[in-house]
Amino acid sequence: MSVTIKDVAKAAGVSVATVSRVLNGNSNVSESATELVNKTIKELRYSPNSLGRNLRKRETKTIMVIQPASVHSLYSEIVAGMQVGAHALGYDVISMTSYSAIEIENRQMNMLFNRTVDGAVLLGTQLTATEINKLGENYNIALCCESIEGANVLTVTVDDEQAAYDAVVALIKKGNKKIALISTNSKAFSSVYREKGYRRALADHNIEVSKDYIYKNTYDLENGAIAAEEFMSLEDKPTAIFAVSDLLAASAIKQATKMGIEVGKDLAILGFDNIAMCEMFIPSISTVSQPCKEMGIFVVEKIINNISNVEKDNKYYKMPHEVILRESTGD
Amino acid sequence: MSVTIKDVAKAAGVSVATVSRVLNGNSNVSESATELVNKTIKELRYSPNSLGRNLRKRETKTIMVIQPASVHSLYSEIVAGMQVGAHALGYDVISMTSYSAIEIENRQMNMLFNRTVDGAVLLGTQLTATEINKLGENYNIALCCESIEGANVLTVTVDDEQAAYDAVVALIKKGNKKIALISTNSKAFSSVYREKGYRRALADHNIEVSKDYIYKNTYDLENGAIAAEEFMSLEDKPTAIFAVSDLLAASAIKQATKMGIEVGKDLAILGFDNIAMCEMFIPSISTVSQPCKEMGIFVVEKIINNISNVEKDNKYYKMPHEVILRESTGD
DNA sequence: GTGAAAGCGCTAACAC
DNA sequence: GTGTTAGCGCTTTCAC
Repeated sequence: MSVTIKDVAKAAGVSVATVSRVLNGNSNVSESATELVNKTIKELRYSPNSLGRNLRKRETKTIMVIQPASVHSLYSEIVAGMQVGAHALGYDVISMTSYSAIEIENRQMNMLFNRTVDGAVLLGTQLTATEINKLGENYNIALCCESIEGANVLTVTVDDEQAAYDAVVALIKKGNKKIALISTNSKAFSSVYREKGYRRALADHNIEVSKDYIYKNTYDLENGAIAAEEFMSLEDKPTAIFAVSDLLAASAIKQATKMGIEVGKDLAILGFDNIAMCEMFIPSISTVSQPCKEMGIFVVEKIINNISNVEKDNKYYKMPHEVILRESTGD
Repeated sequence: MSVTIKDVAKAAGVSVATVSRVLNGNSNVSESATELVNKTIKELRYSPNSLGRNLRKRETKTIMVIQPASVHSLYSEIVAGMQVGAHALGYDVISMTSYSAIEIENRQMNMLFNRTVDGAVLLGTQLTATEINKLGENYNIALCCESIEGANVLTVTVDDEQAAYDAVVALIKKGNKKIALISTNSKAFSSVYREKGYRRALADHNIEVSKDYIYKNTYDLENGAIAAEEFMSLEDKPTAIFAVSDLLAASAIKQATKMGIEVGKDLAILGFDNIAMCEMFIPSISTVSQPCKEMGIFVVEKIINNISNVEKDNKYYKMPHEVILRESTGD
């Protein structure tokens, strides 16, 4: 049913080796043979079976990326960057969503183990540092966006602590002294570091951290609203809120608006990630942007390098962030 | 370097056939042998090479899905549904984004031709009906979300015409008679059908279609704002706007708000797709929802059926839609 | 119940 | 410049 290299060879009256050679733009094949083979390939609508080829070459030229979520996230931009970087180097990118479920992630990681792909980039993972490190010994993996403490594999993120610091300083510079934080209890280090940055910014400006001004729960949307409600019900209301994600910020904005508070005037809210929605939202959301596309290109170039080289680059790279001020902080 | 079935066989003192048999939970293998092999597999941390297996079995148990976009879309929900349906049937789903670029889509379709995947689900494609039909002869493909006129392959969408009709009728029932339309010039049939539904709804209620009330351009965000600006600058302003996508609706809402118009009160706006942002937006956006998850599950079950059966089901299935009224229509 | 061996489609020595 | 052939890792028929 499916046409193979043998069929092409027979039809063209040459050996499979010759067909393979023209297929791979290889070495010396006479012009006439090349032409003939190409013509036959077209006629027979032949497409080389990549299973055979990959099996033989022991490589697939494919990188897998596992994202924990696919809605309202910055991941798609990173994947877009990865695709650009990968294509430029002759690689393909296939992406999958784990929904932060360990059993799904394991199933997907299996594509790495069974040699369906040459490498995996994890944009957030349920795996522990120990597991990651063990995998790193045998496979090419990289972390992007979300680091793991103790993981000794190629990692690319922004400097979350510094980025949060810069964001909070921006709020302080606008005259805010009462700045609340919406964070998470997640083990994800990005949120841990963002909280650290928040605390350092306050400390550096001699502002005491108030327990009332810190709300921590999950990344779930509603927590932004709950936090905003709590903050704005306080006797001593904050004048600004820093949320460790844009989604939490949006939810907080929505709740504050519902309570009759004019966000951007009575209350400044600043998020993190610069997801696509930020610009569109009413009011548009101030935030910290990560260079997603660049991160994607960078991590894929690095991992492809690791795939082809014996010595692995397991460094931790930090990419530059940017604080973007929009309507939600009155800009 | 990589451990193979041979290594396992040797270590366990059995033949590769036996290892293969326990691997596949196959036929008759003695309990003792099974145990021994499993133990060895664990010890050697063996993972079967899927290239070898797939080559031999001539199947990959993998479905590819190509989405035109990955940001702010309903596609991720469909892919999520596909994954659920696929996993239940022992298949994996890999997804890729074409960014509506034909050369990227072609590159991605190549994974179908070179047998990296067993089938492809296209959520919007740049291919023509002729091309689709030709492909359909040799490969398992399905269209989901976006139909193509004249395409004779498995297709799953909502009834766009009827859905738009229902949406516009909902606006009419709320007392609106001056209803504008934001649509696109795209060849995508969903938007063509949605416009048809709009026209039929007006006609059925003896409302004349006004040329001034129709704005058509691309799906690009800014067109929602441009349309809203034009509409609301008219002498005879519409009281409602139906947009063929939520993104256009959101952009229109943003512009109207900027013009001092209270959306939901002075002006009703209704979108299409029920993307995740709708609920979060201020005001929350009324829309037409597609049963994304169900569509994903359904299409993947159908295409897997096509893969395993000789006779292909190339029918066009229409899934039920739902009009969801929220704040942007004053609900 | 188990093993030997052919072969999936391809590439890359090796020989000429 | 071209062909022959081994073999990538696996499954499966066919013997036994």
